[in-house]
Amino acid sequence: MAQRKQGPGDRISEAEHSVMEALWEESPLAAAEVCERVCTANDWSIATVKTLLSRLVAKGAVGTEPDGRKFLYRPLVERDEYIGGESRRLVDRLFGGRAAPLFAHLAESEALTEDDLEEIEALLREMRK
Amino acid sequence: MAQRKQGPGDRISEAEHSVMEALWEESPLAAAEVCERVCTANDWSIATVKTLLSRLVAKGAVGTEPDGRKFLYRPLVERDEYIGGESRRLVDRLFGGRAAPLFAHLAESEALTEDDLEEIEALLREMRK
DNA sequence: GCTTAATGTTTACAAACGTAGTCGTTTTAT
DNA sequence: ATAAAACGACTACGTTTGTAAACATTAAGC
Repeated sequence: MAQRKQGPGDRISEAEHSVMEALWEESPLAAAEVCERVCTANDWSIATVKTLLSRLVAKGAVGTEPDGRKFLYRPLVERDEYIGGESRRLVDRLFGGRAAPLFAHLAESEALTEDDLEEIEALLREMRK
Repeated sequence: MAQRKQGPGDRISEAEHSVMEALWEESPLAAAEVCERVCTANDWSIATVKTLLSRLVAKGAVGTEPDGRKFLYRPLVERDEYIGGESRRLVDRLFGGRAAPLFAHLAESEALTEDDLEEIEALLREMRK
């Protein structure tokens, strides 16, 4: 019965991602605690959170540790790893793997604030050092 | 009855996106011509392409014009519009709408080539002008 | 002790997706 | 003229996702 290790093939869905964010913010958490942080925002019931947590565990993205008769859930993949993968996927899919066109597009579509620009300039200077 | 106009709710799926890329590259195209450009790369049959085209038409992302007994397909949404939306979605979902953290992340994860850096610097200078 | 509240597990079910086959019709080649 | 090829429409079917209810077990309050 091949215990499912999470490969890159096991994508985290959008709803699941909301749960992950809660766990990245603070963990470990019980299902009810996760619900406290995401249910109202997403208009979900506790049942939904339980399903999402189960699926995340099945995908190997979340681990559990028993705590009395309940479980505490904690992320097994790091947020950085996740957003890195997602970002790369997008850049690959839409911009042929080149980040510059993405940047150009964000710039052009006003998606960059003055703060963003300054921050990016600072990053560039930093990298040039 | 209710002819489905494409709202932002009608997302283009990943497989559908491949078809869109072909049409953005050149259009209008017949189904067979689309297949010529995407079938081998994705290991699809012509039937798959036909389904994807139908769904895209249903979503209002692609329009048709009759050409003899067949149809010619042409994109109704522009590539810029699409990639802009997708980019914004990602930035919103993963970086709270701020582009700088995305940039930082790409930089940190080696996803930026020297060419990218130079191009981005050039863009910044351009914007500063 | 017995009822109730909390929890994980199982089951449900519609919509979206990936992938493709079948059917009916029309065009084209022989 | 007839058979084969091409084409869109319809149907199919397993998987993933979103969303949740039902169920079984157990802890806790009365």
